[in-house]
Amino acid sequence: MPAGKEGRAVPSSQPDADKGLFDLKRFLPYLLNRAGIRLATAFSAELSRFDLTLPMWRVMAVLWHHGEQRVTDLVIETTIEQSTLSRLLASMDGRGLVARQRNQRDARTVIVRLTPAGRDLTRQLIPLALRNEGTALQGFSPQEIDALHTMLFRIFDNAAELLD
Amino acid sequence: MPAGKEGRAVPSSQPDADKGLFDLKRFLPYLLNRAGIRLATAFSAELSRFDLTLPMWRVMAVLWHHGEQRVTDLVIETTIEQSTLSRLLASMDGRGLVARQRNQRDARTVIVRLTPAGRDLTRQLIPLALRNEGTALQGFSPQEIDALHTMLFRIFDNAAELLD
DNA sequence: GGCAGATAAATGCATTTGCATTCTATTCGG
DNA sequence: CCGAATAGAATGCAAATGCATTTATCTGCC
Repeated sequence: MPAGKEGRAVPSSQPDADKGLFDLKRFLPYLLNRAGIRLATAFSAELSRFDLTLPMWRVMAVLWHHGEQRVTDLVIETTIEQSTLSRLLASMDGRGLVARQRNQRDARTVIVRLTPAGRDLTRQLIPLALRNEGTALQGFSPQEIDALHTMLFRIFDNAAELLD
Repeated sequence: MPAGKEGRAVPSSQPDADKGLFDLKRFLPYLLNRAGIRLATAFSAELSRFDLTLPMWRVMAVLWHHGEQRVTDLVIETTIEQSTLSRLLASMDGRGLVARQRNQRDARTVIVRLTPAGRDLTRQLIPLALRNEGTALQGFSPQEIDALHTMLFRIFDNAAELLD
């Protein structure tokens, strides 16, 4: 390779025509992913001061909101894979954040709920979570926020048909 | 499930007052995350037929769009952690999808680019990616899509200040 | 020039993840 | 009712991940 070519910003091998097929800056999965990861990373850092991980917080937030749930319900609500969640719940149980209990009515299922300690911790975390969200939404009008919520719901619903 | 926990009577759940503090259904990080994960999961399934993972596709998409990049630039563009990306690039290099080359101007850095084979594969994948996006955005007007893009950019920018 | 400090990428290692499978319990068809 | 099929959760295991550190290079200052 000739000297002086290395490190140039744009390679000659990429015709402009190619690029036109696909504009990353207008590609929804990309925009969604990077916004989501950035928010997640920032909040993870805050959670680490409580010795918590983001998936733990997600479980706690869902249990706070919905009350006790079966593991399968939590899989759906948290978007965490089933085996991952099973182990996460075992560790959260070990730390006294949640309690697991076989369901009397259907002993295949396990009911998960926040312990009082878990609830207290969640109560502490909620203001931090809302502050994070507030920063992310700086400069948004209430109408914009509503519209955004609605669109994210629609995307979630639309994307359901992409699964199997 | 550890033995001895079944049937324990745990007083149930959630005073209504608690719930009011925090409405998950209007919590941006939650809505963002679940929409993103669902789209990602769906596209991962398509990619598996090409023996590719989603992070590989992200790298390919960024290189397609931006042309050759340093590893550090790819970290930023793909939101993939540096050590993870370093290993991912090694594996993509081994499979002939990308080429890595020490930068002549600054030998600390490594320039990454799509190989011709990587470019061909990317060209094949783009229509699939756009079809996925199209499904997710079914029923959206062009104005809504524009507004969504803009808001996701703003969130990404706003969230930057959360990362000290 | 030479060294202290900074920057880029790679690597060691423990943890997390996810697919495939297993184990237990329930439901359904005869 | 009984056995096969199904459903829910846990687990084995290999792969992916991320933090902390290392290795290599560069930059600025004297």
